[in-house]
Amino acid sequence: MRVTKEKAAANRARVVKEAARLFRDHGVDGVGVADVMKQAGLTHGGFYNHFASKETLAAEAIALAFEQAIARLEKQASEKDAPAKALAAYIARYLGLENRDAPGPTCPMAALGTDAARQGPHIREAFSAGTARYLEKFAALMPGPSSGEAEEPDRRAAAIATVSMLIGGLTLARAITDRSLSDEILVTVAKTLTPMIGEKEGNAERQP
Amino acid sequence: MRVTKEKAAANRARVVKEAARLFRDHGVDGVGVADVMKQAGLTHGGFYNHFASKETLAAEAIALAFEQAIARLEKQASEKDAPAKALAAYIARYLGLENRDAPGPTCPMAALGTDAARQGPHIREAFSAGTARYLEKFAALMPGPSSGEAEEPDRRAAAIATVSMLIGGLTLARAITDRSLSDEILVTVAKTLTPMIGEKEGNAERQP
DNA sequence: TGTACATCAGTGAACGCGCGTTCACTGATGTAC
DNA sequence: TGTACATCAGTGAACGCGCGTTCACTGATGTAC
Repeated sequence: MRVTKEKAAANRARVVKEAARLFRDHGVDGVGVADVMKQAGLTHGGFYNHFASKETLAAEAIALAFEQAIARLEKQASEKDAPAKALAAYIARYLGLENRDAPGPTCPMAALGTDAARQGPHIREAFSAGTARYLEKFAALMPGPSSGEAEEPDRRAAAIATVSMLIGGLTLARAITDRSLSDEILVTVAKTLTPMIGEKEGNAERQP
Repeated sequence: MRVTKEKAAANRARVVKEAARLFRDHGVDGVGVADVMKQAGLTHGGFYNHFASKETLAAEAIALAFEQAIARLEKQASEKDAPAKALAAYIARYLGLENRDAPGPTCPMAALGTDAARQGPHIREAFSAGTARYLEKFAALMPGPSSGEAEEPDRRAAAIATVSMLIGGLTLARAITDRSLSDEILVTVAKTLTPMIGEKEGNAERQP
């Protein structure tokens, strides 16, 4: 059953895409090669025509997941006029119930964070590179001090802090069975983050 | 080879303790029943004399890990005079290199966060209950507004935000292979958190 | 352009290994008298 | 207190299953003429 070159390439791409979703949903170790192939409408035997190993697939899938996440950031930035609004919309979605309850299409850092640290080198490299790119993009959207052009390092620090809180909050909210505590975490993190990404003047408007 | 009741109980406790460490180091799925038993100086065959399944052991181990984490919080609180100093010391250690490089004895939320969401009900319950207790303890150490006695909900919100950022930052720092980025994340999160846990007045001293 | 043959994407069975769990057995402990 | 026996923590082999990987095979595609 040989298949058109284009068809084969499309099949391969579909495998990576399904893997990116499945791995985020169930973890890399929670999904078998056969599962991925089946989800892509193929049988598992042909897997090694396309990939050297499960790990190299996972590395590609993770890279794709980061691309998707970065694309989502960019999309928000292009839709809203002010960067602060773009980030606020992004964060609201990031910490939304839909996102919490279906990790598949969401942030790879929150979905695979603690696994990634224990996987093989290819996976870790993909995760690292993706995280670095994501943080850069996030920092670029971060509003600097009112002056407009603004200090680079401040934006970067704020991006790292914000992203860390997002990841930690979403991870906790997903792990917890107590629904009301889970909701509380999402809401609280969102509320804490809003002033942090506002067009910040020299002050932080804490008082009434 | 029957063994003294006390000896048997001690063996069991040792198994849970080693499991708590190993699971945090390598993930629940990354450690076998035989590994745990071996680490406790036993052979795997006797495992089911003590536990109904691997999952029930994992649930106990996670509960123990949370107890340890909460005990660490309390220890810091009792050593330092001011709660702000206690938290600062705790956070510095939490985000320290030693903590990053050896997850075994550290925070179960950062070590098992994304796994926990995919495990069985016993594990998830243990994780949930532990998180709830940890957050409460953390909130109790959180300095309220200057007035002294202070609003409960504010402390709790601050605790949730702080813990989220700690978990997210440590998770990222561990997953990343680029050492300098990893270090940067730890330092940046620590630096961002310091003012948040300071004895906060109505303002946030952002300006020089 | 048409034909003959080599290529190779995809199939499904099979292999080998690891791991959770079970089981028959051992022999020291705990208990009944 | 001493003795006989039942209990049961611990041992190591074995089972069964899942999963990553391999392999012989198929038949449509791509290519050489």
